[in-house]
Amino acid sequence: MAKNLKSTQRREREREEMQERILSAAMRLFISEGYESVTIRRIADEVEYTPGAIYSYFADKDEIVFALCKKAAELLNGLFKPLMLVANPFERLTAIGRVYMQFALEHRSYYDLMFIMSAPAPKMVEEGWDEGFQAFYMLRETVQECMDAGYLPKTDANIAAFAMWSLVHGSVSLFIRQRLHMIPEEQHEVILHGSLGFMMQAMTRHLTNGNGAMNGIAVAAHPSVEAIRGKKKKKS
Amino acid sequence: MAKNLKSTQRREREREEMQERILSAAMRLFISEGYESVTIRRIADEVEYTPGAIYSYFADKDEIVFALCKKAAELLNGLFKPLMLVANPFERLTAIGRVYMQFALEHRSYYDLMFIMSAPAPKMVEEGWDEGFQAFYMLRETVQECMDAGYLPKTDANIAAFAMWSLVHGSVSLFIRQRLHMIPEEQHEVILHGSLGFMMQAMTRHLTNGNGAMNGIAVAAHPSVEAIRGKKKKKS
DNA sequence: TATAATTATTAAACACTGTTCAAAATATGG
DNA sequence: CCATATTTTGAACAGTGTTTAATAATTATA
Repeated sequence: MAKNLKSTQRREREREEMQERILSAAMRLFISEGYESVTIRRIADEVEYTPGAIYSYFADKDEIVFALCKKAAELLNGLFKPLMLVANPFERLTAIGRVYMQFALEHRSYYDLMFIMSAPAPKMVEEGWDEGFQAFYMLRETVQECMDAGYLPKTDANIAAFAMWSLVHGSVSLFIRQRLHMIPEEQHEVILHGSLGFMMQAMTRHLTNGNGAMNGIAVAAHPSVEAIRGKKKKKS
Repeated sequence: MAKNLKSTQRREREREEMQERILSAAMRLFISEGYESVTIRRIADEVEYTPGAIYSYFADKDEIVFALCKKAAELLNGLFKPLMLVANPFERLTAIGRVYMQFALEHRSYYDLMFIMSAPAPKMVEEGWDEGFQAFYMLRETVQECMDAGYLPKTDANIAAFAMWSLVHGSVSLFIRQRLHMIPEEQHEVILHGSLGFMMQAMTRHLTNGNGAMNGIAVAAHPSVEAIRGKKKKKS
């Protein structure tokens, strides 16, 4: 009954490798042919298995979709992490907004998966999913710092952060789901960035001098990310 | 060849009646059992026809879904129309925000259909869909009036209106698609309304006196809709 | 190494989808 | 009544996710 330890370890490792192969295949299909091509049978073809075999590695399709979701979240978090090194909280805030929107527009399918599609939602609720909201925590932290430093009026940072997230999410998801017919197509990108700029300006108008400049930082513009926190903190 | 005119008219009328019956059945299923229950076969059962017969009234399922979408839009537009009678543009603006959010939360499936689901999008693009965006036009018009009257700082009304729409759409769609796990459930409604209030306050801070009051109107609060435009315009 | 016990994989089915199409039923016009 | 349109059916097609008994492969034991 005690079984060979080495072989069980190896078998477990092989199981995980197989899970990885399945996920890679799913991801490959997702990237190259879109979500509707991510079917159990297509995945099975890709890994040269039978459809039924997939189910000894994943309970159901939603589990696979959720796993793809996690991979997408890793990508986004990877883009956000370096932003946290920006010393000035307001600069960081504008960078966060810019990077988030850029991510959504460059990886529309990922964004759809993470924040719009209904398929992975149940799994997100069942098992928690903190990784998926690291970005929000970074945003909230930055908003709080902006308030502390006087860049933003002092209110509930949670609500302010959520409002900002909502605005960017709202605009990009209306775009992704093709609900912008009342606006000429060539203006789409302009208006997406414009709406974020509008909010940044609205939030900071109490501090600006009318030229859209404050404390030497161009409000709602694209500041160069130069001031770095951490090791170089004392240098600057 | 000249055919009986009366009977062709009647036949056409009967066709439309049948289309209505199909849509009603689809709507009934949609309301009571959700979108996933709106299948051709279930609809056919409901109207006591064969699945194939549906296709002599609608080209494909998306055409039915889009038709449901239009019905939902009529409901929303019906809620918005009376708001346009509110004389004060800023009162009207806050009312629009409140009513829009209330609609989204009370009729989540309708909202999903109109602004989140991908199914009806292709048809929306093919044939135009002005009715679906009347609400936006009303919003934009109101924002413009607010700017003209000095309630809002003068900028591009199109962008400002889109920013406001994005914020509300973003928050309610994150809620509808269950992407708010990082916020305790009992705070959801509070934070949804809070984010809208935050933006209204941000947009009007340049005019307020710190008490959140301006020109006798409580900013970002829920003003009573009393001042009515139109016939009663000269009365007030 | 041969045999027993696990585990992995397959093949086939099930219950669904949306959709098409020839044939049958029905209604209309002469 | 008969020929012509039109409507409706029934059956099929090509998919979907998922389950399950049987088979193949692997591992553990004697």
